[in-house]
Amino acid sequence: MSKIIIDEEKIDKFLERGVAGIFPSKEALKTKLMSGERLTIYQGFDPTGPYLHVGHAIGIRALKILQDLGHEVIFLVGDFTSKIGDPDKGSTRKVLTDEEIEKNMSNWKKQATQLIDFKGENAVKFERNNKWLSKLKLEDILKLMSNFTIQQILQRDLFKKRLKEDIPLKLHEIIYPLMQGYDGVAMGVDMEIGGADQIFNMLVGRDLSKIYLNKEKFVRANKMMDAPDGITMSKTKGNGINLGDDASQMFGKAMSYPDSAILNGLELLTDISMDEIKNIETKIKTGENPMRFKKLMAYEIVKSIKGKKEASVAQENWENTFSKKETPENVDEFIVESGMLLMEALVSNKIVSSNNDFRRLVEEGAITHKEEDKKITDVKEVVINGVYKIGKKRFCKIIIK
RNA sequence: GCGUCGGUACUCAAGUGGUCAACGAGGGCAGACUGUAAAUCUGCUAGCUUCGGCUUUCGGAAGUUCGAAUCUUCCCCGACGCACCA
Repeated sequence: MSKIIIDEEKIDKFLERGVAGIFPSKEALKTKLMSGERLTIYQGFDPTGPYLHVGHAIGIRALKILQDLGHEVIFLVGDFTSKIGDPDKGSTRKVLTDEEIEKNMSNWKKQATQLIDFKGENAVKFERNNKWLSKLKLEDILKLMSNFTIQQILQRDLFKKRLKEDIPLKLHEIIYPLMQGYDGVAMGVDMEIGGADQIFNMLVGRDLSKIYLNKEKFVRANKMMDAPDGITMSKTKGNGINLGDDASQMFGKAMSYPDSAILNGLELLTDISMDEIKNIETKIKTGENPMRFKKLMAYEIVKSIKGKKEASVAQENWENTFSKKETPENVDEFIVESGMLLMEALVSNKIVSSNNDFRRLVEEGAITHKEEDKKITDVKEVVINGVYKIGKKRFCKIIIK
């Protein structure tokens, strides 16, 4: 049993920074955290994809604070719930197969290890909710369901929206919040952490904890990593930072965030002090070039995940590539037969998707040979040794066999 | 089971016998401009091409037709409504 540390500064940080809401109240939770009692806290993550991303990192960072304070922290993988899928705005989610879930999960622990400790004296526990949810009988489920009315469940904005817009809403989707809430009951937790989009689900869990365990479950909702103007980072945008990315990729993706995400990113994903962030806000408002601060954000994000050294390298790399337009390090290398057409070489190595794609790029003047500083204009060009640049971001090094 | 409406490229979504590789929007890619971006403007976005064209696509299969994404038949899938549940 590890010792509980009562560090008011850290506790305040946990209660203030990146917080979208605390239930039942910030004050109540503070009293609890100051009491010296060892609490059990968890956040659930549905393995719907192979990577954890920075959105997850926000929660994990919060968990880390609690781990450092000596509390019992559980990293819960929603392997069962992901089979149902947290309802989405547009439609019922695709059901994942067991294989997909296993595959997605396989790297999560490793990725999360970058931010949180699964080893040591006060190790974070890695759990999966399949352990208890798969054992529920219909009887149990009915009992669970009987605690809520349809009216209550339909309070969820998402459900309202789906109904209003006549988008099918299946029965199993509306019990998702109950299952999530049951996780807290099964683990007997004192607190749940989750994204602001999870508030409804987490509050349902609060009710369940009261009903089943007669226990107050605290809820801390994290701010989401969206830019204030609504431009989000996401998989579809291609600029979502995955915890599985290497440092350079992370840096690049962070730099492609809109300016409006800088302050949010600094608050949620770095350890830059809030005073400093306020400062930066003023500076940007008074017309200072935001790029400097975006670089700071990118650096700090990478640092918090990969460490100082890798962050510096990533920054240098990025500056060389984009500011000075040099060739980055670690360019992918491809060995090709001599006499091969450049087109064949690039297509067969899947650097460009088809011959037509290649033709288009040549017409657009998007391909250059770096060493010779020559723009490729002939579709039938034969490959030569060296680095080719395709567009702004793609590089490949060709080595003739 | 009956009925109605649907299934179109990465996504959304037009098209309802030829002018359709298929409008438009989003996304993506590229170029210009910048502070990497974002915003903006421009072009591209099925495959193959000797750049003349050729080939394959509109849930699936078969058919009608000189010609089909568009019509017919059967099948598969979805939504909605109704009925049934002895």
